Amino acid sequence: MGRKPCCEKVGLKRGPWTIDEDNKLMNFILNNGIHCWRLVPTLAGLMRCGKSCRLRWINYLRPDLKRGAFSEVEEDQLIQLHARLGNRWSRIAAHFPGRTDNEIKNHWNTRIKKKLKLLGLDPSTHKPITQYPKSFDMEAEPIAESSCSLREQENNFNVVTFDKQQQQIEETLGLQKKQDQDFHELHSNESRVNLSHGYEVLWETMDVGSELYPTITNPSKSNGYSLSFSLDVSLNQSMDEPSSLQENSRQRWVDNVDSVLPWDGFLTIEDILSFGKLPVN
DNA sequence: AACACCCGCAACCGCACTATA
DNA sequence: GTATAGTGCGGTTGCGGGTGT
Repeated sequence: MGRKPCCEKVGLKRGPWTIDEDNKLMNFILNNGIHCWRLVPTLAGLMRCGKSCRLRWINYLRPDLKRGAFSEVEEDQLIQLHARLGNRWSRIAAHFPGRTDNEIKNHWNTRIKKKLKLLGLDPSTHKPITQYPKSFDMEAEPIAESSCSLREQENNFNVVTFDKQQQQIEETLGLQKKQDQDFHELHSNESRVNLSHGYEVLWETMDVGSELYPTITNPSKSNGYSLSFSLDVSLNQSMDEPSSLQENSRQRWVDNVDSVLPWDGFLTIEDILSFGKLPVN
């Protein structure tokens, strides 16, 4: 007997989520918490399957999500973790508060893989590639024909590709700046921030302080906006603070949310926050 | 301007794993 | 021990924007 599908797919909506659907899902979860994903679409009035709702919440709507480009430190950490753990994205994501496994997987497949190849490393084994990658400019320097040792050849190869990589990084940074500018233009568009209104109202009812605030971040292609909370910012930026202070900020936020939202019988906000593996000392 | 191609990312799919009856 | 439900996970797909011709 085979496994049954997670839901009846007949009549269910697929594809990109609309702002209205996001609102419904977010309002439902904020008011009721997460108990059973299969029931969520029915109770929230969505024509989606539970799996789809779960994915949307985890990868996009979750309050503690961190958006934006990966920093160099994060990329280095990602490469090291991948060398240790392989394609176990959820395990890797556990080391990046606010990042989802999907986001990390996509970043790996679209950026890091290329970066490693440019450095002459095999993305799956993390070991030096002994042959030139196809993308390598064979007319640049005839290193392979030289009489130097393999190690020297690898070093020479890396110097050449490092320059290329530096160039790429500079180009990327320029592009990033442009994207940020575009985003700030988008931010001024009222229609894009409807979804944030609910959170803002929620925030206004709480004395959360300046270290925690909702932000609109890089727009997604599917529906043109993205909502994110900078909860992680307060925790990450206050690394110099004593851990008790960090925990104090976090606990205040948790207490405030718990006092406003009815979590009875469902996951508490503590549980939801733990999706992001926030540091608790 | 129009078209083709490339790339990044959100979303989907199907299998695996765990809990429970 | 077995069947089933619920959820997690990793691979893959396809849309849409950007870029090149």
